[in-house]
Amino acid sequence: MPPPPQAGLDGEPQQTAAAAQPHTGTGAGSTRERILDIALELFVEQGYEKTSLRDIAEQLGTTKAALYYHFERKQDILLELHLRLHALGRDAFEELARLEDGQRADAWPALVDHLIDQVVENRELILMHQRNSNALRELTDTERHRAENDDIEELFRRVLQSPAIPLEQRVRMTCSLTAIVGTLATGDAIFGDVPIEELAELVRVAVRDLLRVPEPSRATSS
Amino acid sequence: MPPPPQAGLDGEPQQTAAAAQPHTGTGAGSTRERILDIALELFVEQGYEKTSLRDIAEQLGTTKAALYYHFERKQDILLELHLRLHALGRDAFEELARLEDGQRADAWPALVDHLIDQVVENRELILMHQRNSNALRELTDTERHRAENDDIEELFRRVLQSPAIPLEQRVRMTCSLTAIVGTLATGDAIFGDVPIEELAELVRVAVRDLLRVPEPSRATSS
DNA sequence: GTCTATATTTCGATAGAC
DNA sequence: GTCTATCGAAATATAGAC
Repeated sequence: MPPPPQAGLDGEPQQTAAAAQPHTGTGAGSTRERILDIALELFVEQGYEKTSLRDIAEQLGTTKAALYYHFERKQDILLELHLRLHALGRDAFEELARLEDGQRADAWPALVDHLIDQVVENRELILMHQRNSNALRELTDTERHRAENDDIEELFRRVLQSPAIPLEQRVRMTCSLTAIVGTLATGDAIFGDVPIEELAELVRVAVRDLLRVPEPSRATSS
Repeated sequence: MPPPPQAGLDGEPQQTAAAAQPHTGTGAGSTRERILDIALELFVEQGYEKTSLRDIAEQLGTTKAALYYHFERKQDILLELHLRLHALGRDAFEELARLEDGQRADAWPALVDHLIDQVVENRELILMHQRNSNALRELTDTERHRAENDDIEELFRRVLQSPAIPLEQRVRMTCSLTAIVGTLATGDAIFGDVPIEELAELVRVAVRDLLRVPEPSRATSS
């Protein structure tokens, strides 16, 4: 039974396409990148599920259907943002591998320093990650291809589970990571008036105590 | 134009109601409480948005419509779970108020001890909170009535913003909170084989270093 | 208190013109 | 590459019998 071919309304109002701005063809600020930037912002503000493709298209100044030229599915947008996060951790990858291999826990502080910088520079991406952990999880369920030995979280987990490192130290490492991410990424609500660099430095010093890193003028009494 | 009153299918298959178990009438294990317990579990596993009322009803052994006798809207289930979390923090409320009032940062370690216990005892509730922060946020937007001066998070924020406490100390406090919640609530994936009490004790000791709490056998060299 | 059946809405995704 | 128009599949919520 075909539905009434009545034109005009669908319950889903199509935009009048009034705010279409011109844009460069293909480059760093390509439409694809703009979609990702807008999606990142909306996913942080409203969450992945509550952000409809219509929301994204509206801010972009186009229509829902146009998005499907750039991304096959909505999930692919989220996947692409997830890959941005992975790209970030690539640098830390070698250090992590060294840790996993040589088991030298003294390399950890350097890694922490690096991590703090990256969290500061990519707060929005981190926020997106922790506010949409559920949506991201079912992403890796679908696309297990890339996200198995590839996932940064999985990599961290493997290091933090390494039996060669004493449990106490591993707990301190985990506390460091959660403190860094939690304080620097979500910190805006609390330390909004403090420059982020100052905040990062304070976290750096605090975490040093957490990891029991001996400072120059401090005796290492067991 | 009325739709065809065709019976049978709606695209939404109704359950055959085969697994209806008997239950006590009204008490601690009432239907309402069972709904909340099931919802808590599902919200942690799948997230709030991905958990349909049909999912909850299925596990309960009833139908979707039955849930509406106990809760007017889906959001009310989430709200009730949020209130459970608030009830937890009520105990810590007085200590927090003392901190806010007297500004004595030395009361903080005791509060941390209390917090660790509560996080351990209510991991699932904490997990639900941090995995559904988006859904919870739009909850407080709607029901601003209860959740203004009432919110635990807001209370913590106020303390952590208190200008009477040095910035460095406030950062260390924030790191402590995020480390405790992050490590103990999410820790299952990493420290699944370690007894939670042992883990809690290790976190307790580590956080003590983070807060620079002088231990008995340790000199306080600035 | 729980059921069946249906209303209502919104969303992701597609088809085909331009 | 973007548009209009529409499909089909969910989901929330309601109505009314039992």
